[in-house]
Amino acid sequence: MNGAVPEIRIRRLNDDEPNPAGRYVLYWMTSYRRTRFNFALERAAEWAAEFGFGVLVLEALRCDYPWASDRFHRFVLDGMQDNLEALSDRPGVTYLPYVEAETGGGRGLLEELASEAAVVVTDDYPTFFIPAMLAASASRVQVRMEAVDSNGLHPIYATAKTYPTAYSFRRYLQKSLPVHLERVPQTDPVSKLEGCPAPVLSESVLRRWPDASTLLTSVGLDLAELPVDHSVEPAEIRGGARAAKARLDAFLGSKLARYAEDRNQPDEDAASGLSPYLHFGHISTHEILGSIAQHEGWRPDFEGRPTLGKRTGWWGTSAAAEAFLDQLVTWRELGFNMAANRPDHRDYESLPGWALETLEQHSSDPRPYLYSLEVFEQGLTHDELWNAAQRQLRREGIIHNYLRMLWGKKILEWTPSPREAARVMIELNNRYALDGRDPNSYSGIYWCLGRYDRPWGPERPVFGKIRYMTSANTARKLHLREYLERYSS
DNA sequence: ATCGGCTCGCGCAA
DNA sequence: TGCGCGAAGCCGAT
Repeated sequence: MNGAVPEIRIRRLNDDEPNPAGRYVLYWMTSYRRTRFNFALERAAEWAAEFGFGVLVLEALRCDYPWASDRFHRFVLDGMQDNLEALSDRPGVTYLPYVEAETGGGRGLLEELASEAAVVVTDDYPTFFIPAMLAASASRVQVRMEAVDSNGLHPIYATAKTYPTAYSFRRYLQKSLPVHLERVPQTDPVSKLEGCPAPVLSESVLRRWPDASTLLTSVGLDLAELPVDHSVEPAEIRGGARAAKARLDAFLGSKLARYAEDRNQPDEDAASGLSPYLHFGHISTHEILGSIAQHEGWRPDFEGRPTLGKRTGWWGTSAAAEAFLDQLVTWRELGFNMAANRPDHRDYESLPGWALETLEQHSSDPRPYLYSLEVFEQGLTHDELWNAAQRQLRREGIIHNYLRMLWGKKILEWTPSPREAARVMIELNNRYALDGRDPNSYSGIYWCLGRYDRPWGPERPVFGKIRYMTSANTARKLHLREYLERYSS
C-alpha cells in the first residue's frame, strides 16, 4: 500500500498478510496516546479506508509494568479521557479504553481483537519493555502487524548510526531533516473514515475485557483498588492531549521569548514543561513545531543554511525558538537515535570507552559521602540543594532540567561505584519522573557519567575525567531562592 | 569579570 | 595530518 505515511516510519513486525475477511483495522495505541498528528493512527486509517473498514482504537493500560503507580496511571487515564472525548461520535472509529484490573487481566485481549482485524497497527518505541512486547505480540497475531514511528521529526530508523555527541547528531540532522519535514502527520487522521462503519465489539469480548469509558467519565476509577504502587501519588499536573495543548499555548504565549536566557533558572519558570506529555505521546513534536511556526510566522526553508552543527542559525526562527528546538529536536531525538540503534543503551557498559576507563580507574577512590537508595529517595543528604531537587522530583514528578544534571553528578559522587550510581539514578528517575522510562531518561542519566560529553581535566577523585559539578557553584550561578524555599521540606 | 588549561573524537580542509 | 569545536564545568591567575 502506498499511502501518506513514509515507509521509513513503518516496520513490519511479522510476515503475515492483511486479512480482507476481517471486520476492521485494529490500532493498538501504546506510546502515542493522542488522536491528532499521529502517523500510526494515520496508517491505521489508511488501511481502513483501503478496505472500507472502520478503525478500532485499543488504548490499554496494564498494571504490571515496572514502576506502575498511581502517578503514571492518573496521567495516562487523563489522556484516555481526552481520547474518549475526541473519538466519540466520530464516524468510522470505535475507541476501546481498557484498564487492567488485575495482573494478567489483559492477557489475550490483543489476540482476540486481532483475530477479527484485517491489519494491526501499533506504535513503535525503542526502549523500556516495548520492543520485546511488540515482538512477542507480533508472533501471536495472525495478520499483518506493523509498528509505526511517530516519535519525532527524524524517523528513528532513518539511520543505523549512533552519534557520540549532540554536535555530530545536530550536523547530521541539519542535512537530513529537510527531506523528512516534507511529510508531516495529518492533523486529524480520523477524518478519512467518513462513510466507514464503526467497528462493533462483541458482548463476549466486552464481558471479559470491559470498556473503561464509564470509569473514565461518570463513575470514576479508584486507583486504590488497582495493584500498582500507591506510595507514588498522582502528580499535580493533569495529563492528556488537552492539558498538553494548553501547556504549549501557555509556553508560546509567555515563556518562549525568555526561554534562551532563563530556561536554566529555576525561579524564572521559563521551561516548557512539555516533556511528560511528549513522553506519553499526548503531544507531537510536529504539532509543537507547527505551533511555533504559526506563532512566529515562519516557514521551513533550509536552502543555503550552513550544516556545520551550530546550535543557532539553521532553523531560521527567532533565537529563542532555536534554543527550544535544540532541546526538542536535537537533544530529544538524539536519545531516540541511541535507543533505536543500541539495544544495550540502558546498560552501564554502553558508556563511551574513555568514560568507562576513567570511572574504572577511580572506582576505589574514597567517597566523601555514601548514601543508601532510601536516603537519596527521601532527600535526606547533607546537601540542601540536592535534597530540594529530589523532593521536587518525588513530589511533582518533575525535576528542573539544570538541577537534574547536578542531581546525577552527586549521585555518582555519593555511591560506592558508578554502576551503583546508574542503578540509583534509573530507579529514582523511573519511579518518580513523569517523563521517566523514556529514551531520554537514559541519555540524561548517562550524560552525568560521560555520554555525549568529553573528558574534562583536571582529573578528580571518583569522577576521573568525567565533568564535575558542585552544589556551591550551582547555587552561586542560579536563581534559587524560591525554589529552595518551596522544596525545603 | 574573564581567560586558559584540563582532554577526546569527529568532520573537514589541506 | 592538523585544526576547530563541542549541554550547561572547575579552578586559579589576571
